[in-house]
Amino acid sequence: MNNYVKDVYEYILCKLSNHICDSWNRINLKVSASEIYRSLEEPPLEKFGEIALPTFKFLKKLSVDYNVLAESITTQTSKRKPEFISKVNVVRGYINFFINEEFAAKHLFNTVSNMGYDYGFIKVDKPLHIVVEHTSANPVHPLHIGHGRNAILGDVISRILAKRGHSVIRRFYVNDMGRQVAILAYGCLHLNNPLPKGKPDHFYGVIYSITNAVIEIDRLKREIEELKEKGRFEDLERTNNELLDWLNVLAELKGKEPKLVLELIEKLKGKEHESEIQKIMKAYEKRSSEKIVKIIRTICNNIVEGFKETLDKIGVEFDFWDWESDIVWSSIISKILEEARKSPYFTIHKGTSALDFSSLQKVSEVREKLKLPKTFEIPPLILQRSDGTTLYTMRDIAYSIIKFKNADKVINVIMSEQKLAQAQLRLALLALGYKREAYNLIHYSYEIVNLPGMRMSGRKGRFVDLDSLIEEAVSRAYLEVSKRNPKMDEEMKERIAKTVGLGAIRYALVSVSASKPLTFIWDDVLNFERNSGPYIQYTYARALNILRNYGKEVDFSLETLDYGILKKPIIRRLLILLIKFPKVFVKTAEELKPEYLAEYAGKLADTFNSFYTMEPVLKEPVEEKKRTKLYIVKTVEIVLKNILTLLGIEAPERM
RNA sequence: GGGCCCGUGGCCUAGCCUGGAUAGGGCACCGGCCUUCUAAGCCGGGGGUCCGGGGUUCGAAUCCCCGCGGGCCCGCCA
Repeated sequence: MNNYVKDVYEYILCKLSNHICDSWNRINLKVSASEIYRSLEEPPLEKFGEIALPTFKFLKKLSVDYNVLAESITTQTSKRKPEFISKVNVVRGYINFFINEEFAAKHLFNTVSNMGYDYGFIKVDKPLHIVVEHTSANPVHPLHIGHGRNAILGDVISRILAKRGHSVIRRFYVNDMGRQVAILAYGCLHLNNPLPKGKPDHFYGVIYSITNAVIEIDRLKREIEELKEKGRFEDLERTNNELLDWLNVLAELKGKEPKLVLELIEKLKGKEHESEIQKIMKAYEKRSSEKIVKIIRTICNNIVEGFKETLDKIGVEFDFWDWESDIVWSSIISKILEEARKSPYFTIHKGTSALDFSSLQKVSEVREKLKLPKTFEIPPLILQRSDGTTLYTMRDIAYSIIKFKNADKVINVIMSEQKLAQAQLRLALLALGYKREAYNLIHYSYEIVNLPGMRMSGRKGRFVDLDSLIEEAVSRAYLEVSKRNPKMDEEMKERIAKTVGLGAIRYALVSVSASKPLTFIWDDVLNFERNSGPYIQYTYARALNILRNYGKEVDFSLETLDYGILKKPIIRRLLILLIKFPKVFVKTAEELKPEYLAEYAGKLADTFNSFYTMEPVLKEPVEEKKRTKLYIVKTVEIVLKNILTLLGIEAPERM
């Protein structure tokens, strides 16, 4: 067979819809095949078969008795014997269908034999150029698990979209113009711009945290004085608590870096932090001080190198590293400001230029297309400070336009608390006449990662950094590997430990819906048992092991197979799962929900592991049965490998 | 004050958009299975007001309304 169907399950659903449609038409019931197709669902229990048609909505619509509907199908099915259905049963308002195993298996094996490791990767008809911007952490401290969630999500959706046939570009936005970078530079300047020791993001991260804490403490102390003077005691308690929290932060830092903390406290004493920081920011933006430009660029470059090292460890790569400063220093900002002034939505808000969305956001088409909150009033967007320097959103508008240069669609992977800002960005683009950009900018939002009982905070230096997480994951995996394979050589052990540790992290971060807040618990993230990355990897290694021991290539020739054993429940279950993989992939890619893949992989692994204990493959005495089983095993191996590839998890040769 | 997200056995989670049959899993707990392709596994067991209350429906974890609890956002911060 040279012809093959890429999606066997889909093929069966279509054929079945037509069959039902035809059966009903014969007794003059007019329902379209597509309406039937849409009603088909999966029964909750195995004894109900694989495909179910609830008849409830048709009873009313056709004003016909349930028995008439059911009987027409059972009669037609037994008369015409469609090859893809083996059984129909009618239960409590449902018409249930059992897929013919032989039909499914023949098509599946033929498809897999043709597609190999492309099985399941159904391509879109019209591939797009898609930009995925993700991670984009401020270059002031090491990446933590929050960034890890962002990076893994961004990376995985990029991989999925690419396999779906799109061309994907991954970009990292280096936010070097923000206040946080200025604070770090401020600290470094007072330490006489030290050379980084160790990993640069960690080195600078400490300086940043201390400097920031000192500044916050001084600010809060001043605020408390003012509140006391004004007699606003109701605000005093809150501010006091905030101060205490920052004092704790500083104490925590002092525990780790006593010398540095004391030095910075000493050097920053009595300084006007705020105006100094403003000066740094302005100097950097206007490039008025060569020294500042050089220092900030050097610091950020070093930190970005640190990011790259970390991201490289978890297999995350970027095509472009876009520096915010490059955008500001280019002519694009002034061009956009000019466009803004010509825009009908331009306004002067509190003495500076802004965009006013009050009329625009009332257009319901705009609300819908930009996915704005239904009734929320979006405030005017201020474009620049009164001193003429740019604001973040202004730079973000420019960056968005740049990202759209050769792209049909841009996906920003950004945490959910930026939802309003992202909605504002889309509105701004529309207001400036960038309609295509506004309508095709997608905010892929995810919830934050918390520590148990504590909010993770980069600014407060309270976080589990990715490097430690990776190290811990790999060392835990190493213990497991050596326990199980005491005789294995050291190099192999370490390689497997790395594969397993990283697999655990990736799977843990991607298997929970992005919309759910994630509480970071070491033992959960580094779980190596069921429902984990290592579990999927282990299952893969087991399947591969059978194929390795078999010693020959599985050729998928459809002669000399035993289709009878496909009736065994465990094998049947595997077969049905395997034909569903293309559908799962398409759904995952269309909805950008990698957790679907994780869930499917878990189910497939469970089923395969049961099969593994119940149905020995290589010891199967009957050659035809053995071949059939081997085809199933080979297909499982391919599907698991394909899923691991999509999730960016390495598929280990052995474990 | 307004907006967004989340709430499912002790803990974590799927299902919710697109209503359908006995709410799937995992961790932890209890009991079995390694002379047979890797026990990171398999088989079995106990444990549930799907946050609460109304409504729509033949039918609600799912849709609508009103609450409750948790998180986040509403800056000339980023």
